[in-house]
Amino acid sequence: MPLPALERLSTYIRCLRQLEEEGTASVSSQDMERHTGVTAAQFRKDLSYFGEFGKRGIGYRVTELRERIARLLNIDEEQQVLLVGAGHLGSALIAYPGWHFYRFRIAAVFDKDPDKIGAAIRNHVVLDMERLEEIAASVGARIGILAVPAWDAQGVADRLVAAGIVGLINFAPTKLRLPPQVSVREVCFICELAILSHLVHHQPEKG
Amino acid sequence: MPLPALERLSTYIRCLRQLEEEGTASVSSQDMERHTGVTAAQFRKDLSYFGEFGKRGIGYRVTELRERIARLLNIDEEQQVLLVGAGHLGSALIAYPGWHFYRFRIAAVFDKDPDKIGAAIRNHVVLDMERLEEIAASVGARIGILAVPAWDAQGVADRLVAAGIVGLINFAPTKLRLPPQVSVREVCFICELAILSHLVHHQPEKG
DNA sequence: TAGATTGTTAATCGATTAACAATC
DNA sequence: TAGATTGTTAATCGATTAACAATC
Repeated sequence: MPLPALERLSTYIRCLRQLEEEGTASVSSQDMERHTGVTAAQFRKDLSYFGEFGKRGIGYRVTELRERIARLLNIDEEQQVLLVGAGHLGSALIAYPGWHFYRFRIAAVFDKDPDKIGAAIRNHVVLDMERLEEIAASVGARIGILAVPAWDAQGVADRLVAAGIVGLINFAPTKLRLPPQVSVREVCFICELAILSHLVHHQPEKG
Repeated sequence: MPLPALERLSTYIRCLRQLEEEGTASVSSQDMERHTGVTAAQFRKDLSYFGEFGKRGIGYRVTELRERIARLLNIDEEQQVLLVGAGHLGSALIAYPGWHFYRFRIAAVFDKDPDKIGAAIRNHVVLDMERLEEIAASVGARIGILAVPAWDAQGVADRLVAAGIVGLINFAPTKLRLPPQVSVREVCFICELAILSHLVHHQPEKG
């Protein structure tokens, strides 16, 4: 299964959720193309890597498809996530409204700054980094989020992996060196801005 | 030029900056492979879409390469950016430490919430959305950042485009419908988490 | 049945990798 | 000159698109 196909599943699920809210019961791949911008053929091909989801001549049941894609992504049951870093980014992540829909739950928030430890951010009390291993073990989290400065990222990542984390979202602008069985997804906002900068600068009209 | 090649330029520039700080004057494509994980052949091929950057038998001058890539990305001169949305995410973006290195500058921050308008976030005073067109025109910004809720995103995007914005970073979980000459880059943190969830769930060991 | 739409196969397209001539 | 390393060409690989048989 191609990684781009997996990456598009999130797009589909977001769209299906919206259709559900609007009360739409059924969609065709053509409809999905209109809603997501992904071509009908691409949509059907993407799904085909995972099984059969529709009925020929009819289309797809919105709710069923949403549920089955959720199961594929393993977001059909609540999943514990560790968040390291309680700075501005960490705080914004805690306030993010989408956790619930995707069935993720912040199991614990860590920081090493004594000024932050013990403070409450929304419904989370910031814990001392020292307790990372202990808490990771007790909640059995497999996914962690790195919202720490670049110079701290590798050290924290190593500790998370040692504590049983096998998937990491890395917001720090640094390349992590981790065992190959650990999956890492980089989120680099400023990189996106730089790419955009090139694209708008080299646009046909207006130079 | 393939889009993936462009996307990797940010990785290279980040690496080159680090090498510069360490005082390294020269790198080979092999060195870059070690530092970034992108293969030497890929690195050379990526650069080849834009010109010649090194010396055969020698390698690349770190500073020169960094500067030339910065010019390719159009981040060699200060660039004004409009930020719409002064919530948690907007605040975290304002606090982001990487703006300066990439020569981006937040020209103005907007929100429509009367409780936020007039408040200071770091060195920015939040402006009324009503003034968006006026300010956009006066600073001549071409890039905007959408840090507003999904239900507001399309409307704000339309206004930004009407005000001369041709590149958008969209943090809202919604597909924007915009004229084709407008470049949009989606940043979807929770999508990354969902992808990661699938990857760790379907890993060889531990299931 | 006729019309619609899927799932899948084959064709196309594009990106990556490998190899090597150019050259420092 | 010999060794190193680029820039580029050709070969491979993988993803997307198009077409269509299956089937609701």
